[in-house]
Amino acid sequence: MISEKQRKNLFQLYPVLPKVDPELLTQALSRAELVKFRAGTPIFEEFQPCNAFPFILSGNIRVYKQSVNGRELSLYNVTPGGTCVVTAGCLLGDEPYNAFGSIEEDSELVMMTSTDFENLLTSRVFREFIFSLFSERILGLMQLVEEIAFEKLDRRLASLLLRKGKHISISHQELADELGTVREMITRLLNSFSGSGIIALSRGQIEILDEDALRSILEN
Amino acid sequence: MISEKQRKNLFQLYPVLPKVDPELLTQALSRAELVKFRAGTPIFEEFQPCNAFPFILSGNIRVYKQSVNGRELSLYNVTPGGTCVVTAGCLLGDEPYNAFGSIEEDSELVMMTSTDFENLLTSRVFREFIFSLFSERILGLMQLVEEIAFEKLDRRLASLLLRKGKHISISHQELADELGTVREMITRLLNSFSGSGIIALSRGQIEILDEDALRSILEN
DNA sequence: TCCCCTTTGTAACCTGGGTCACAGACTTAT
DNA sequence: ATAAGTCTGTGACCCAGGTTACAAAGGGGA
Repeated sequence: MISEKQRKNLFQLYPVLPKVDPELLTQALSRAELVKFRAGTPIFEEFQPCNAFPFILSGNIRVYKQSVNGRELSLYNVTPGGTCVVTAGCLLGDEPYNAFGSIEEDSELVMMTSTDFENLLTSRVFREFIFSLFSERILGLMQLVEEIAFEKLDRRLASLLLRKGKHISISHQELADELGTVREMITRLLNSFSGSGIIALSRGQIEILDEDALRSILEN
Repeated sequence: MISEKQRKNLFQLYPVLPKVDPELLTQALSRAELVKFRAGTPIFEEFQPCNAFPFILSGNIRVYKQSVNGRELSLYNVTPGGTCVVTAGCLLGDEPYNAFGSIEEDSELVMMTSTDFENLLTSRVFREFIFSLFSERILGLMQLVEEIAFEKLDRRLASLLLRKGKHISISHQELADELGTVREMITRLLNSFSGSGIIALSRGQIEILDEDALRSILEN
């Protein structure tokens, strides 16, 4: 059961929810629970069966793959208002997870039981909402495949930095884990960028000095 | 308008169709057209808007990405009974294609207009059908990302050969295009496999002699 | 049969990026 | 202030896989 305040918050972030059949909704929410997680907490693993569906009130879930030698590669992030498409896919296909998920920033999730989630799907608006997220995710994953297969690391890194804004708090290892590479490569590339005056580096911090130069790396 | 025979064929391959609201269905099918394509025909391109949705009666559509230097990489194939998830994603998200599609084997498609497709989605069973295909595709793409990022080419090739059966009619270039690599790499790897007696090669043909050995490459 | 086109074989070479093995520099807890 | 842990910097090395540039088969049509 969640509080009235949390419910309001939820409705604001997921405006589709108040539009579903009120009976279904009341049922589903009555069994839902608010759970808080601290950054770094793993929340699901490959091959593990899914049994709950999260709505994100705050924070951020990172969904990623892991290689045998410990490298990681982000598939996508789930932010407030979004949903974890792997979870939905697993629930609908009744398959175990095929990726890892962990909390990136301290997060508050409303966990809904899988049966309640499936019940919600009988509502038209809710289904459409999930559909649009699926479409988005499929296009995103196709894009990711292309980047990994065809783009060189410097361009991928440049594009990642641009997406993260001018003021970035992150370690080299975390950048590596996002791109599926190793820390040393990131250090090297960042130093080469900083050598050309494109960025300024300090421990755990990256400052973008010349956004245009960074963008021009993308065009080769 | 499609013939009665085609309609029967369609219903057999897509048993969900006769279950949708008959009014919607009749409307949609009355405007649908059967189109035949010969192998090799391109049917959509990156950045092109979507305007029709295909059901596959026979044949096979290959959906792939292309790199600037002409390399290709298959994302997935659409077979009879399946649907082109990019197309659905593009229609629903109202975005242009972000991949290429071409006919791999001579095919017969029933093309439905995009508005009719969207109307069909108001039907519960049809939406669920599309949902399950979406889920499947998302999981498949996530798997693909992992393979490209973390697996070496010999394993990826071995796994591809195993998926294609004992008797394969295909050129080295086509295998390369499926895996996102170049012809020479495939030739090299195939020759090394054939050197160990795992496969037998002839022009346009690959015969798997030792399936177990091939499988053991997957485990390293 | 001859010609042309497609497919395959191969060798030399290059390069991006991963691996290893450190050494410093910063931070934070004690 | 010291110690311990976390980040960052770096150089040497290695290797998978892409590039280039041919040669030579095989096969099909005229």
